[in-house]
Amino acid sequence: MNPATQRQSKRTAFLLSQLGAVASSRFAERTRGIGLTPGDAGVIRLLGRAPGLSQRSVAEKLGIVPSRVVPLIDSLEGRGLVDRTRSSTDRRNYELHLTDAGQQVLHELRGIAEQHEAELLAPLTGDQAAQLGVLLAQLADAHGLDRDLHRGSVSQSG
Amino acid sequence: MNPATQRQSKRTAFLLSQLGAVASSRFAERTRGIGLTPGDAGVIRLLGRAPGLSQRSVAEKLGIVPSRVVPLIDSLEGRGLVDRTRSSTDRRNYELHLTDAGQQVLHELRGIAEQHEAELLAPLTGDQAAQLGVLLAQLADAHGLDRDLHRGSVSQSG
DNA sequence: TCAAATGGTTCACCTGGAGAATTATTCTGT
DNA sequence: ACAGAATAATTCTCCAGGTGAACCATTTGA
Repeated sequence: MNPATQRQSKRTAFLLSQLGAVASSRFAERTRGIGLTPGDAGVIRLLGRAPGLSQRSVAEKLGIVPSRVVPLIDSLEGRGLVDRTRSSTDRRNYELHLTDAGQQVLHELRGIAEQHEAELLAPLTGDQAAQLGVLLAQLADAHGLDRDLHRGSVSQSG
Repeated sequence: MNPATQRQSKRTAFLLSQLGAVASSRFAERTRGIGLTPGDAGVIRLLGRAPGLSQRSVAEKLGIVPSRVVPLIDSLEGRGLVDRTRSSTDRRNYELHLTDAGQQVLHELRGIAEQHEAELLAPLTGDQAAQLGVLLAQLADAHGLDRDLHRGSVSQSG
């Protein structure tokens, strides 16, 4: 390994940190454009895929603490995006659903995610982007990430 | 582009966000082991490469606000890692240097960064890691990152 | 020499996040 | 059937990291 290669390899982990932060903050910027924090976006995407979850489950799937979920849902409910109804079979917990407005926002969110992806990967050729996708998926898998949304994804954009 | 490929490509940006966060938090864990916050580590690495900087310059290079630098240096100085001396030519600003103890910590930090890199990239073959390095460097470059330590690097581990 | 600019500091403030304690409800073992 | 354990949601207090405005000391420049 020549010096240049070695130096570069020493920085790959930092590049990953920095690019990850850039990706997160740019995504946050976009969601802010439609009035959502990254946390809001995470909840909406989750409820889109798994309607009827309880707040407890949301906390678990998003890797946050239940007490954090309360104000998050409060705010979403207040804006008419999420519906909180007591479960009829277990009156301790809620069943959370997107309202029609929430579905609409989810739709916008999908568009935003696509633009985000396109902008971020624009500097790469199609082949390179595909390569990168494979490598990152491999890393994510090996490091136990990515089945479901999980730990940290709220503050990381999704 | 078949559906599977498309789906994957839609998630590359999120993978990047998530892996970046994992990388940052694992690095933070390691530095915590030697009593440093990520911010501390960023300052020490910076002063190792550019001794004599003023607090203003540190703020600028690290992409943080000057008022944040004050308690950061306070703490480092309090632990005897950084030396704060008034410039003799301009008594408004300080010249910041690592003490001997600070140099020692910088050395430990380098070891930590190597372990971090190794752990993070362990799931990849040497070729793959090299590929990844190239792709990330290309992205970082295109997105205006990485000349010097800059914006966000403090809170991101480097 | 006086006004503007610059470096550092303090302060009040905001956000995201954690954890303990509390209330309401449901489940379980005897 | 019912006391006690477990569970869902909530409230509260607390912390870390980060921002911007105001302020003081010093230097620069018209």
